[in-house]
Amino acid sequence: MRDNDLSLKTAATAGVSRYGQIAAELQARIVSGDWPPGEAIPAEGVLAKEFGIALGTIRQAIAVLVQHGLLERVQGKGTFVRKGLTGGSLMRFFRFGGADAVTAVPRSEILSCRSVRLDKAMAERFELPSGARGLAISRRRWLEDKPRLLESIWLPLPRCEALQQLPVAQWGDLLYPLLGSQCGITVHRAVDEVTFRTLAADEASLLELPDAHPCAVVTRRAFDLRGTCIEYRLTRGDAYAFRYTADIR
Amino acid sequence: MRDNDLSLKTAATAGVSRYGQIAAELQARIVSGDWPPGEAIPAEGVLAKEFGIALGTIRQAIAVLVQHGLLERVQGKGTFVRKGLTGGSLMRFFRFGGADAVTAVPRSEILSCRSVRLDKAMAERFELPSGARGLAISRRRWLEDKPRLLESIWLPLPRCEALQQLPVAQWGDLLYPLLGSQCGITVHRAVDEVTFRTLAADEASLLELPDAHPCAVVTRRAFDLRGTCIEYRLTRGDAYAFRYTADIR
DNA sequence: TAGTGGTCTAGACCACTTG
DNA sequence: AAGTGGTCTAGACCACTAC
Repeated sequence: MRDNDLSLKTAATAGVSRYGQIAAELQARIVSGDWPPGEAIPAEGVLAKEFGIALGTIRQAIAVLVQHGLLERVQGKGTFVRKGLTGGSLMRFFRFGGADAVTAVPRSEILSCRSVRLDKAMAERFELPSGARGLAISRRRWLEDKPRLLESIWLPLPRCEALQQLPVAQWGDLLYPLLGSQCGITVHRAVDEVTFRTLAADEASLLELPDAHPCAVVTRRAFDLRGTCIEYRLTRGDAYAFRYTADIR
Repeated sequence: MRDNDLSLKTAATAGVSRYGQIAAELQARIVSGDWPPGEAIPAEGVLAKEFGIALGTIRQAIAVLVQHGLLERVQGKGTFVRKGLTGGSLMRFFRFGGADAVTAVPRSEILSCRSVRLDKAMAERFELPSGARGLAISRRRWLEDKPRLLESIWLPLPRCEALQQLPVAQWGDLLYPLLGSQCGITVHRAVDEVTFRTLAADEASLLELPDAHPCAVVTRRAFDLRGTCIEYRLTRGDAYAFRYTADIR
């Protein structure tokens, strides 16, 4: 009942079901920032009353967003908007040194950071008009005093302007928290693609590896809460340190 | 009500909740073969009556097993026990030739198949006593008249005896359907681990690649419905044909 | 038309967390 | 003790699939 105004093409689970519509409405509030990451959303009973539906239905709507990784439920405490990815998750692909190295955050050394004109494919990825500008960042990452990874990062430029103002010395080692604090962007999902090739001469010297050494290449596209691509990243590392586990079904 | 005898340590979601217990009971029936793969299980209403619970509760129990990949629901038709993996899923890691090659099943050439004494680690994997025997299979897989993959496969031996009787000419190209029809084993889950190294001389010649060519190694452990490991497989292929996509959150 | 799963209601009580 | 999510009930009606 109650003709709640649910005008949404948020591309959530919006079937025609009531809980699907409400899930989309909740998602809209999260994306808009009404309910910021880390905060609790109103209790089930409150929401049920607001939407004029039964408890079971609002629970179903919430379950959808939990499934999508947007919400997190904690018994006795409440339902919380999930914080974005920390970015350290890239280390899942590599095993350098000892077991402690798995959780360690590699030190970041910014090699360069400049505004560039994006090529056609990159602009399309970022849903920007052809010829738009972006931020091109080159970064080297260290673990235990050894250079381990080489990263080329592209960011869409109107959105990430704030980064240009901030001295690279204040960037810290992780990009995603920076995107959150400086640009108000929450990285909610990332798609990684792994391939294999050999290192070019300049890459090899930066990683202190022999020329033409085999390397694993991880191509990452990261997305914000709305599902818009907000990062394109190319990471290169020693192929012999690569190790990845996939669970099928 | 109804002290249904739910004696189960099936390690399902068995919390103490009613639906958790029932989920475990349903799982037991699937594992035991009461409800074979591909078949429909009784309707919600029937099960609800049998267990003496409400419809919503049996639905919750079924949802658990759907989540675990054991059941599949189809509106208007029923709830079905999922068939096992087809095995072709290994090709997800490689892209040989054209786009059609993604779905194609590579031809299998059995290089050798013999009974061996399993080493300690392998016996433990299969939950067999130390010194137990197993089947060691060496296989080469072809795509479009080119050798593409090299596989070393170990199977636990009392369980897979039937394979020894069957002439390799009748094996066909896929192992998992064979395990199903010959040994009554359903492969329900697999864990793959990827690393990189270079090819040994004998491997390189079998794959018609230069000696010491870079290769991707996929180590697979496959599990049956009970969660017991029933295959250990080592697959080697050209590293330059490797490509894998991971979706984070 | 009959049977299936999908959605939804309006309650109840329990388990956990916090002040 | 108050507030939260977790479990469970006993119904209702709808949408899809078969025959």
